[in-house]
Amino acid sequence: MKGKITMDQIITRFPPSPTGYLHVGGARTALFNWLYARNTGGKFILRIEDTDAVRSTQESVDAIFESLKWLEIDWDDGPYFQTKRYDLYKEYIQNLVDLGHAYYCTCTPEEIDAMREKAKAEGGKPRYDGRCRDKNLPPSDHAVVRLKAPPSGTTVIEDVVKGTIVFQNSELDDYIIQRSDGSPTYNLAVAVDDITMGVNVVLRGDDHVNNTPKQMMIYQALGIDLPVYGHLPMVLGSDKARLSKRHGAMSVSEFRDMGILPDAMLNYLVRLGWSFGDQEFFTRNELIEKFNLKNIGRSAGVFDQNKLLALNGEHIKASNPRDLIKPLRPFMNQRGYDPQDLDTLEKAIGTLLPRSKTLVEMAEGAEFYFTDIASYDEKAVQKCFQSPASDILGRLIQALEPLESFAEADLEHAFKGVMDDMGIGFGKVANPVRVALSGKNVSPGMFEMMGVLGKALALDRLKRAKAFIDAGI
RNA sequence: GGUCCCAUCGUCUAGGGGUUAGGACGCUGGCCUCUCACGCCGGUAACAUGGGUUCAAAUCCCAUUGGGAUCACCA
Repeated sequence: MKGKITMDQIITRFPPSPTGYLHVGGARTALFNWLYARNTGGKFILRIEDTDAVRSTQESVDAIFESLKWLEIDWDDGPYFQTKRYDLYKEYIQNLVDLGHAYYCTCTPEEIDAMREKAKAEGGKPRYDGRCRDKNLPPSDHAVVRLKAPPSGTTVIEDVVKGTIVFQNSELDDYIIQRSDGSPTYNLAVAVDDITMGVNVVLRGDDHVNNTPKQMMIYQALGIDLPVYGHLPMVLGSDKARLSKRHGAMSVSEFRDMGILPDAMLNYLVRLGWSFGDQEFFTRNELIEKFNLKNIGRSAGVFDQNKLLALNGEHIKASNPRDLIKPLRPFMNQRGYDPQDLDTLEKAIGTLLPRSKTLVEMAEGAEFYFTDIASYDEKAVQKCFQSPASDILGRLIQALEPLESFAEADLEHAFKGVMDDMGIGFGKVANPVRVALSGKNVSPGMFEMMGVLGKALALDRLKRAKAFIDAGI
């Protein structure tokens, strides 16, 4: 433990178990805890729950760190690893035994199974019957340690999101806190960690509701104040079933690879289960400022990728082009180009801001600015390189050639001249030019594009297009 | 099955005794327009059901139904 715990400081934590990548549900849990800590000026702890030796992997640990870093969810303390804290757990377990709140149990798994079968057959609940509870057994090789659960009464969670939840203690049995190999079980480790780390607000998925009374019993046995609990509703797939692979993308890294902005991801995730009136769009700072526990919803939500994409488009639109250069870079590289002229790149991004829902789309849309046009889109050729196109391009080249500036007003003047000479509208001129410059019939605005390309490149492409058309005739 | 949780448009949600039940995504009609977008204006679509309480219920209570979670020497 570092530092002293001040009771008025909120301390939250995110405790993933490293048995896979970070999925969106986990990311949302992390986000809520992080936001609450940031909102209150509290502390956010990262703890890796790696006590499952079989399923925990270093790759998963790395993947979780990487995803959190990408989301820019930073932690003030940790990462702690439970496997490095076994001495501490042992100490607490011993203490519970000494206090008479836990005991050694030598029942074999077979005996336990028989117990459960018998209980079931009699219509009762499959649970441990407490036969070692009062035997006062000493530690031995294959003994486990069980917590003495109160046999009657109730355990009540005052849940900040769900309200009061009451459990009958008669439903709970003396659960194992130390395995026969001496390792601590999940509920023990969590309680000890939360206690020793000073965690006073626990926000977690509501799949943990049934664990909560078990952990509360440890606090109560030790006479320690309970943290505030809040159980977040689950994130579901489109069929309202728990999110899984068949629902498509669900890991945070997949969304990164789709060209989602971290801030958009956060914005989407937080709105899935939290609201602030009618507001849909939030910057990261707004989220920190406005987040609260009060507005967390109680019902599970379906993950809607469409809405994420729409929100991502809004975040892109609201971005400063300069800030997009870095995140966009890998997507451009993936397409095989790597612009070095940052001013031009910034301008190019500016033209694509309102027409990109993802960075993938943006990298695709920006490609023609920085790479030669290998071939013209076939449909665009058929539609826009017909009859007067060559003539139009020829006249425009002549009008453009003497220009010193490619400012919008000058370009407009040049276009106007061609339109007047030929007695045609802007559209007639613009369409062949668009294909000549971008290779496609979908592009940013004419003058925007020419401004980014610059005179030399633009003229070169117009000439090449004219030659292409003339050769085809 | 036991226990626990949940229930407003297809989806995310606002509203929480008296509202034309609001917004967003999606879908859709139109406007703008050099293409595609963006933007703007409009449309579509919801209080799960049944009982109470009340002058009045989407809102409070109960039940039903439906969905989800969990019942390990996993976390």
